[in-house]
Amino acid sequence: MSDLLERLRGRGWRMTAQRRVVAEVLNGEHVHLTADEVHARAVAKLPEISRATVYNTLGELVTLGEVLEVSTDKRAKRYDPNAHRPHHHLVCARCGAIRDVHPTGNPLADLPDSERFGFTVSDVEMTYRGLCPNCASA
Amino acid sequence: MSDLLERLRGRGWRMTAQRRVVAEVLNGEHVHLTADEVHARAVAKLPEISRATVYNTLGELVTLGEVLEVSTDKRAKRYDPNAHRPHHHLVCARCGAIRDVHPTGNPLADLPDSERFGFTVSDVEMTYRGLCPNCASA
DNA sequence: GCTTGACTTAGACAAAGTCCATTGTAGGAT
DNA sequence: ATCCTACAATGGACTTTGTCTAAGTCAAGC
Ligand SMILES: [Mn+2]
Ligand SMILES: [Mn+2]
Ligand SMILES: [Zn+2]
Ligand SMILES: [Zn+2]
Repeated sequence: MSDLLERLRGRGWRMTAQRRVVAEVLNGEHVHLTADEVHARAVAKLPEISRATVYNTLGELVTLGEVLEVSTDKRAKRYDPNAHRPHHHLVCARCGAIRDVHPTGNPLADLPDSERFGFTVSDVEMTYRGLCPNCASA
Repeated sequence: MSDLLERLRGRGWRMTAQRRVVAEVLNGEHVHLTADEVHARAVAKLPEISRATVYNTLGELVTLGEVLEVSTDKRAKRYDPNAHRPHHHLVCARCGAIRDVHPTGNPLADLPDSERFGFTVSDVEMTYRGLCPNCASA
């Protein structure tokens, strides 16, 4: 996504082949890859790219707010390039498929003061779970 | 919690010292311990208990539905004995403190059909984030 | 084209969790 | 009370996920 690359250059990033490849891999809708998956796909395009660089680049992208870290399952973190439109996730309990969803309503308003324990609440993250069409029919 | 031990015995569990200790450790309100924390506290009561046994027992308790697995941070899973009253979590972004919360409203109803992608949606998990009173004042 | 500091690399290290062969024991049978 | 045995516990090897570092490389400004 040259959009992203443009923004990164604007932030003073050196444009290396490795960073370009990671940005390319993280492109599309409903993309939620683990670091290892990103690495595997990056290696397909640039065989000598190292695991450390993938982790570094992902970490930098997260710090810059260009990519989100998502932990829908309890295994590896997943990296989500859809950072500019707030959304939640719908996860298949069997196969792990993940879709971006946009529920209506304001869940922050649904947490009464008596349930806030004096916290300053700023954000809520929702994970819907169920079965995808494939897994439901099997 | 002899309640829990009673139920486990009813399910045909052998009552070993190790299982008793793990059940004891997982007792109280707003308890969300990692496996290692459970192990550390178990060792204090029964020095020879092994890590593998703690993991095994926690896994069995989760399978039986007596304990919930929670992943509020992106590190280790946490084990939650409050499995019999549905609830969500409020997490301090700085210190990691976790409270059980009970939002009003029905988040499942807030996911329109057009946002379900053909999934059979059965459950939703909400994680509120913010700062606890301590961390907010610091 | 140099230069230089930012970037990449391989591999060591660490944390969280799983697996397995062996040893131990809870609890029913005698 | 003792025996038996299927179930449970153990320690350690192994895997997965992620971090760190020292040494080498190269993007980009001059
Ligand atoms: Mn997403
Ligand atoms: Mn809880
Ligand atoms: Zn599925
Ligand atoms: Zn705090």
